[in-house]
Amino acid sequence: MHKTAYRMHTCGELQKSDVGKNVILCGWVMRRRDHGGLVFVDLRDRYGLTQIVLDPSKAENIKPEYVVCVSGKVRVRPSGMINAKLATGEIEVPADSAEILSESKTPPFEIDSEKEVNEELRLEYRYLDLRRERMQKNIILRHKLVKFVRDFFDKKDFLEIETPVLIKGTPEGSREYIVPSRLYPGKFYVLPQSPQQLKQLLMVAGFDKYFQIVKCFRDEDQRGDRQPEFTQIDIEMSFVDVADILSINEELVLELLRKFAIGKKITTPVPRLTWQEAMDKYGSDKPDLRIGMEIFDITDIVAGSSFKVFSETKKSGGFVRAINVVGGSKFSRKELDDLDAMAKTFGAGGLMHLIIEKEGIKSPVAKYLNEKELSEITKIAGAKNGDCILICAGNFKTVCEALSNARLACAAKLNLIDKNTFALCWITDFPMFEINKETKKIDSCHHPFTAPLDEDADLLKKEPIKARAKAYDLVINGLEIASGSIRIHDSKLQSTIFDILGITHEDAKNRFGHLLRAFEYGPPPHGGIAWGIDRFIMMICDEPNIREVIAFPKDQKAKDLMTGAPSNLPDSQVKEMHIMVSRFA
RNA sequence: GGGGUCGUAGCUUAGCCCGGUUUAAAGCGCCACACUGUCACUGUGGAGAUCGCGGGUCCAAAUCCCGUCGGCCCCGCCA
Repeated sequence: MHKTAYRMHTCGELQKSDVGKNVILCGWVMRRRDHGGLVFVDLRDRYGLTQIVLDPSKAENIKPEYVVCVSGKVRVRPSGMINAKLATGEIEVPADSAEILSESKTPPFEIDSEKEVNEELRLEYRYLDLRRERMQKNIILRHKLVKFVRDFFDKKDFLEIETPVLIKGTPEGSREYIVPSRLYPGKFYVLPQSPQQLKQLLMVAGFDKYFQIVKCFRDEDQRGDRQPEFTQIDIEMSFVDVADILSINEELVLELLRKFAIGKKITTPVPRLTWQEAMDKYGSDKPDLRIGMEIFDITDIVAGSSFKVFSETKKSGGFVRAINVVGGSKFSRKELDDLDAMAKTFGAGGLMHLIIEKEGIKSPVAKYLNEKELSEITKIAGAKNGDCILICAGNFKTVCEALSNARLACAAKLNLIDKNTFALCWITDFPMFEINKETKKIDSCHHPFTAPLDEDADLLKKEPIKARAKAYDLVINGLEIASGSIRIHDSKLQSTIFDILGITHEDAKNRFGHLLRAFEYGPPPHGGIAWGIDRFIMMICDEPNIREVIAFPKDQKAKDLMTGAPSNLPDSQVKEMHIMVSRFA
């Protein structure tokens, strides 16, 4: 006989208006409250909880996490028994029948608990972890958010186009996951770090507005906000310049935040800082604008100081910069030492402090600075009693890194970060190039197809290192959320860039031949951007890492604790791929 | 590749500094019994841990030392 195990309602929907209906509910047993003469069971599915009332004879074997199908007639709870905490708290279902569809072992951790569980265990039993409220909420929000993004672009005439996952390796930037070819001995596909070149080819093809919710892969070490596979909202548009890309993405991010980050403050309008401004003011290209505490420059003020550390800095082309920590005078000696030590890890000589007190300025370096210098510094700092000025001297990069991190550390110590605010900004005009620390050669900051600012075209020949790019990042609360650029569509300009990067004609042909050839056939001006959607969702869910918003994430060593990947394969299978594996005992 | 941190019943932790009243403790969960209105039900009873693993010091090690494995965080790396 066919069982009537088909549910008619979810566990989250029954209301007072459903009283009297015969219903069938299916779900997992969340809790069992056994009173001897009657038994309450909270039945759970992803929609919610419904209280089932059972005669003891029907509840005998029903235990937590069993899958049960219950039929009965919805009734109002007796007066005084309404549970206001439950969406279905006004009603209950007395069970005419309760069929166990599936039994369950006692789970390794409690599903019904907010309490933190060892993450290793959670990942090993991810399917159970995903039953818990926290993960259900995050995964459901993720779906809704991605759906919203698709609808947003669909309304604006964008096409979502799938690009291949097995592609040609073009060694550049991050390490690629490689896939050996069975049909072509010794050859490999790689998994995309991003569909960068493919989406540019889609522009050549005339699909002038493209987006894709797409998996990307990077074989690099993990972080709390980095997984080996992650998802991007990939966007590319033709006949656009920087402003067009920023404006449509700004519209999207604001709509998303308003819809999904309910009750949070959003700082609008969204400021646009050039890279230079961001570095000067915050020492970082991803500043957290929930914090003030801007950096100021005192290089010239102390250029003539008797304090050599300061005066020599100017001579050697460096900078002396500082932040004013409001209320920083309460820092202990140890806290100041820690800040100093941290600055040293970024290559700074140290972090000097001036503590502003009623009686005057207390500082180990005060005696080296004359009154005029001190008063000018406190004036430019806007420092008052109880503040602490932190000063760093060194080259541009060192000073920026040291002060940027000091700024964040001080804000955290003094609890200055408003958790209920989303502070957005665009960072634009990134440098085109940087000097590679190891090879000392010129590298692209973004990628070699990034267009320079129109006004910097001349610099490419004279001083390429000073050229700025049509590249931009969307930053929220100090996290890089999206990054993109306008691309080069002019082959002469592209050759110039390759020359600067030391990429020979031959090299370029080998690696990017497909793109360069395509660009011989009428490439439109185009540009785009890619969002790290995991990070964005993590921020909206107020989670500390992206694993909390990914159904089946890898651990920090890129292992899948649930399935055991990566794993050995049978020798025969490996052999077929024409690769040799060294297996040292 | 480097630095930090954590590892004690099924889970979450205490104990570790300062070795010995520890038969390794508690809450949750689990098992059994009782209970007709609970909703984190309650009450009574019970089972459950060679303290990540290996070695060392000591009369004595969860506790001190060395090594090792694993998780997490950070640096490097991530065009």
